[in-house]
Amino acid sequence: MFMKMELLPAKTVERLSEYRRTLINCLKEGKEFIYSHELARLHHKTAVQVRRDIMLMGFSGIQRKGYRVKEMIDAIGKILDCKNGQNVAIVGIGHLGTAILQYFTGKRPKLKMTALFDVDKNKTGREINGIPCYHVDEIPEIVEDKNIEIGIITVPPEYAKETAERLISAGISGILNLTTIPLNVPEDVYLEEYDMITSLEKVAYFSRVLKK
Amino acid sequence: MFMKMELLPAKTVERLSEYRRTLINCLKEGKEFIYSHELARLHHKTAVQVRRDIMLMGFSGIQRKGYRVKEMIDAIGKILDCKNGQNVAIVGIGHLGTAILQYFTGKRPKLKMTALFDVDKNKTGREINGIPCYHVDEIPEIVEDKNIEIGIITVPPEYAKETAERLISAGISGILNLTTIPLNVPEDVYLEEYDMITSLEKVAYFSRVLKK
DNA sequence: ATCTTTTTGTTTAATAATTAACGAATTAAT
DNA sequence: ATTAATTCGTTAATTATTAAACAAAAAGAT
Repeated sequence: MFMKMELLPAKTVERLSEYRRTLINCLKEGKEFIYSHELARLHHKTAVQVRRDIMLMGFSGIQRKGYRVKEMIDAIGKILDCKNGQNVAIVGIGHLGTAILQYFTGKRPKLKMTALFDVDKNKTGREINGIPCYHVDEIPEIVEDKNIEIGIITVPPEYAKETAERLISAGISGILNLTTIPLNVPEDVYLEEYDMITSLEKVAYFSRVLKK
Repeated sequence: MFMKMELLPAKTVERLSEYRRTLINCLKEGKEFIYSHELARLHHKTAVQVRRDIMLMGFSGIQRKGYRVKEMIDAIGKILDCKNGQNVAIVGIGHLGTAILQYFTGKRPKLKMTALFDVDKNKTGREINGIPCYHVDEIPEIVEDKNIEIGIITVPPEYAKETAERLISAGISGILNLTTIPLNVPEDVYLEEYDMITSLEKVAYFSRVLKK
């Protein structure tokens, strides 16, 4: 048996994730089929792009009827989700870390929030939102023992670098860096960075410059 | 006198914002000059791209010496910052809103955090981190009176749509939407959306698929 | 002084991403 | 039945973004 498993473009992966969330909402509302142009409209995209993304992941719709919502959710799951799940940890349980934690609970069963890390004695040694919180010094053991693959860094900027180093030497394979400090990681670690200040400055720039 | 003021590519604007943050750190460390390849390295970019971005904003370095850090910070400021500043509001002072608020204080003088909005009576009617917090029902008056141009939406997803509508009808010109719900805005409002779950799913996908 | 090295600034080429174009299929209407 | 209208799937064209290439300038070495 032959399994096609090419690498999808990063942009397509992002959009599939976004589509899925919308599709889950559609399903809740009892919608059985959805057209490419409907999905496009909901995401400020073109219908062609939606169809192309769907094509790239190897899924098919029905001419004149659109895509079966339930099946498409499963198809996206086949792409984005790891069969046996992937374990996730958050380092830095301040407001941002807590926001993600809350955001997260119960949403993505294949991404298992497995451990939290902080330095604050009031947070460590207990569960927060049902997830055990450890001291950052325990990163090596816990990451290895619990087979944590993905780390989210939400520590204060001055600790970003050493946090990344700890996660990396503990054997993490992906990092989402939400601090303002760009990180360096070895080739075999996938790094995604996002900075809200940059987004905000972009909004400031374009909202100012684009208006006539 | 002739002022060149073309629209920069979105990607360049993002990078300029990122460069500036790094440059500010360099300045603090007493660094007077920086080479394009140094800046590139710090941001996982190529030196060519850095030079190109700098060129696009009309700034120049010194051959063999690099770019004068202080001047470049100012040059980026001329592009990204509005001379008289732009007023910003956050709607939804939960963990995410609070994280942004903290993140923000004292960092960008040209983006003035002017008002916060929430529905919780414990938060409204007082200052949080030195910024007055109002009930969301007051959005129309406050946005207009205080000339707020940019709104950050960090409310629970089910309120995202109506929050956006309120901000828009109050005359906002840019929105940063950090909820999971994609929004629709009229043409004259600039919209930027970011979803952490999508970032995380991207990390999950690529960290899994790229490893050999 | 001349040569070598380094680094900027800019043009040209390559790559990636998006959009357009259009055939094939399906449904509904006449 | 035939026709008209949609909508998918895919290839081709376009546009945007990134990288390569290289001349010019400056500094340092010989």
